[in-house]
Amino acid sequence: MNQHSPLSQNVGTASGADESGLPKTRRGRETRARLLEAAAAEFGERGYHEGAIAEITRRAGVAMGTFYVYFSSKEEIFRALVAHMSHETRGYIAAKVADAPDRLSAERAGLQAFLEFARQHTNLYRIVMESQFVAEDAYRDYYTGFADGYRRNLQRAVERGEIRAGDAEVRAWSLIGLSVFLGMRYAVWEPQAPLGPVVDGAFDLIERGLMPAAAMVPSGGRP
Amino acid sequence: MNQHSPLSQNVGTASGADESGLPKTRRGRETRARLLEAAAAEFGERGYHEGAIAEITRRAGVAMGTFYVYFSSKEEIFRALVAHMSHETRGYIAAKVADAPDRLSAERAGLQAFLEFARQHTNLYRIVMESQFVAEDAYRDYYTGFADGYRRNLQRAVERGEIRAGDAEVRAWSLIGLSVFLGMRYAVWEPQAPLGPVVDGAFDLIERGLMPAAAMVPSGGRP
Amino acid sequence: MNQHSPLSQNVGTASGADESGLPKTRRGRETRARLLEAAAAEFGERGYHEGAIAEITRRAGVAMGTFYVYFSSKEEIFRALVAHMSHETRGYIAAKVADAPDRLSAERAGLQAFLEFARQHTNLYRIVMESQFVAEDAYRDYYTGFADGYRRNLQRAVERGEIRAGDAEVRAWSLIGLSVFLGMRYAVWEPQAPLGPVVDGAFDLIERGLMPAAAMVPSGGRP
Amino acid sequence: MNQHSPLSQNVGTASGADESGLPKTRRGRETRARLLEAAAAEFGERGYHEGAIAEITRRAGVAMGTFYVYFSSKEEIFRALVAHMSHETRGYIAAKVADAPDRLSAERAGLQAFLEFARQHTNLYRIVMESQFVAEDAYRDYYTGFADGYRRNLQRAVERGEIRAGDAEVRAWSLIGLSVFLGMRYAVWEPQAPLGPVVDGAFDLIERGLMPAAAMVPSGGRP
DNA sequence: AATGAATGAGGATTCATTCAT
DNA sequence: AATGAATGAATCCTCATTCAT
Repeated sequence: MNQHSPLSQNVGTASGADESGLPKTRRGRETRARLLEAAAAEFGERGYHEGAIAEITRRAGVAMGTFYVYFSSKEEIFRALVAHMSHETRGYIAAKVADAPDRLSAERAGLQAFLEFARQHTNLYRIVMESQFVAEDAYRDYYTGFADGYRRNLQRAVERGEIRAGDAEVRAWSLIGLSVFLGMRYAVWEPQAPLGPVVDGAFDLIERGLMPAAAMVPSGGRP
Repeated sequence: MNQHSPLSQNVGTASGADESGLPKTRRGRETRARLLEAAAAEFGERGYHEGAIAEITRRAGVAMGTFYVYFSSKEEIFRALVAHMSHETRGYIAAKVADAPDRLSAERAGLQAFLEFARQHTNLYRIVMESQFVAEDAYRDYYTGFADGYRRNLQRAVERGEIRAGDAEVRAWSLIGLSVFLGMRYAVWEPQAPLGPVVDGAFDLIERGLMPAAAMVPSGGRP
Repeated sequence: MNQHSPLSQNVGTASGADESGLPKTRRGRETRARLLEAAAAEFGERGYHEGAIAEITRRAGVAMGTFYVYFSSKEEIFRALVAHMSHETRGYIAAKVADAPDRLSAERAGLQAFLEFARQHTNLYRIVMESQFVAEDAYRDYYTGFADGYRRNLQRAVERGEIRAGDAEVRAWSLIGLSVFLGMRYAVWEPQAPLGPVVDGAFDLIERGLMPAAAMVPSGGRP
Repeated sequence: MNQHSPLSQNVGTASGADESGLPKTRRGRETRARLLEAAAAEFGERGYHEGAIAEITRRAGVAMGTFYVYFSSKEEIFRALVAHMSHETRGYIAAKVADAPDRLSAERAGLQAFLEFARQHTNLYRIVMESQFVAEDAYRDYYTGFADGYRRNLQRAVERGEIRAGDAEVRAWSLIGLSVFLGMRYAVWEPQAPLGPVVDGAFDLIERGLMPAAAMVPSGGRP
């Protein structure tokens, strides 16, 4: 993973070590973190079904049984991972967008940040996508969390006059979908190509839409 | 599935009764079609990994061994399904968009058609999405096919002055992603809510973007 | 097992082969019977928990997976075994008792038959006993089935004046317990010692009780 | 357990804190007792195989490792429990039978005491029964101990003319089996029903047997 | 073309026990 | 005396695929 939010933080429902889900000792916390890290690599590379617990523990350098001290099942660690990643991704983007002067700048910065992040965390992309078929509720939570925040930001921007009025919820999901597919196409499938043109092209679409200027009525809206 | 393009047609790389891929007899063709239909239901409801061949044959009313007369593996029938669905979806949308007067009208009609179709074929949505983790090349082919056609249409529209100039490839993937996520959110997850507002909201975004009219410079316009 | 009621009869709820639980073909029925026979040996010798499915299939000469064509779990075959054995035991005893002229003769013959049977089917004894801790309802059914029949016989005997009046239910359970423990002690634990004296001693107790004749009032009952 | 003979007493082959088998300190003795009590509950409710050390320590409020300070294995604590219970049961019955004027009264009182005790210690019943499959020697010892005492009492009673002559060993095992099954049926399975009729019915059988008075020959009596 | 019994590799999970602190 | 993290052998069960009719 990375350094922003260490895996030693608690995410998901661990078992074994203690009722609250958190290991009691430092050693325990470290082992749990190593397992999550190993699971991210394993599931990212092999996928959920091909991924094996035995391989996760091997990567983490612990015995098979140790896995079940911290997670009650393969699915549980997978869920913990998705929740963790949601936290990660949102944190990363939020930080990058923090000092954008207005919504449109934020859109651009956010899109760029997302694509960068996706490129650096290919495993994350795969795991989140696959969660749809492994733990659908975790997947929904992941994107619903995003969409809710996004929607609020768009609403506020409308109120401030930074963007045109419009259905914030639909816009949020539209822009998330747009970003995810660009991430898939240009960050995951073609990780070498420059992202600049992609961000430019997509931002142009987001900012101005497809309609030619000639067709535009200065006051907005059709006559 | 549905009535538009019966599964008894050959799609994908089916093997079995005959070299060309299609069973010779009517009976054979019907059995194959029943298996595909059963597989669509099974994979749509249970997913690829949870879905079982035994259950597919049970649904189709044939013995287990019969499956392998028509398909050489679980993956093969899944691929056949994805290919079939690609064909279906594109056909449906193409028909709905056929007589749109210009690109923007086509965008609106296409989005609407896609969401309608998704709502009526929830299984299809799931199967296509999951193909990403089962037969990645089929998944890529599916969306690349879409994107290529889309890109050409957008390019032509630019040439005709129906839409603003811009990166057609990036736009195509952006708009596909946007549609897919709206389909997931409003057709699959919430199949009851009215689609009208969703189409309106999304089309407004596609047509005009987020930028307020006040801020608009008559792009490349009069001096 | 033995020849009285072949294991190819259906007992318990098989899965796999068909919804009713019965294999469709002769070959299937034979395999299922071989598995039950192997399970009786394995569980009888090693006990339920030590007994291994792999060993059962090895004894039966089939592959591991074949087990699950006929039984859905280790517990299920165990239950099937208990049910089968109930049938077996009752059949054996019923046959031996069939032509006893009256209830007391039947008691003697039944006790003798039970002890003989227990000695020849040590595995059965263990399996039935252990079912108490593996499938308690199967165990209860086993003995409740016995007790119900026994009770009816005792009642009828009272009506006919063959035995003294008394609580048939309590007597049935008392006599079953008496027999089971004698079986354990003299058939299972000490399989070589002659059974004659045991039957004599126990029957004397059953027939006449402990009370000395001197204390007896001719008409029965205490004054 | 109960208050008659606290588990903090040493019974069985406990090891741990000290060579003699008993912890030296008061704290140690208390912990050991808590573990035994927890084990009785756990094994009684879940059975030996389903019962888990982790759950025993949880119930006892100590850490897993602490278990092995007092007992060297799961089986050992189980054996300790069986031994303890043997002591308990015999003590209870002996006390209740102590002032019976003759053997037949003692039989009645003993049966009654046993059923009462079984009803109050359902866990005990289960644990003793299951020991057959966990620690067969402990089980044999348990019942052989009973049977030996019982046999001696019966022999003495015969000598005193309190009961008819007869094979004391066979009678002892018969009466134990009778009691155990009545305990199972009327104390464990149906703990609400009144015990009076059960005791009456069984004692009537024990005292006088099944044979009608009419059929009685003044056994060896006057010519 | 169809059947259904048989296969067996593969993997998740359990839990008594050990050990370093 | 007590802790709780770590161990890893042991096994049930699944299910896509094959094969003999």
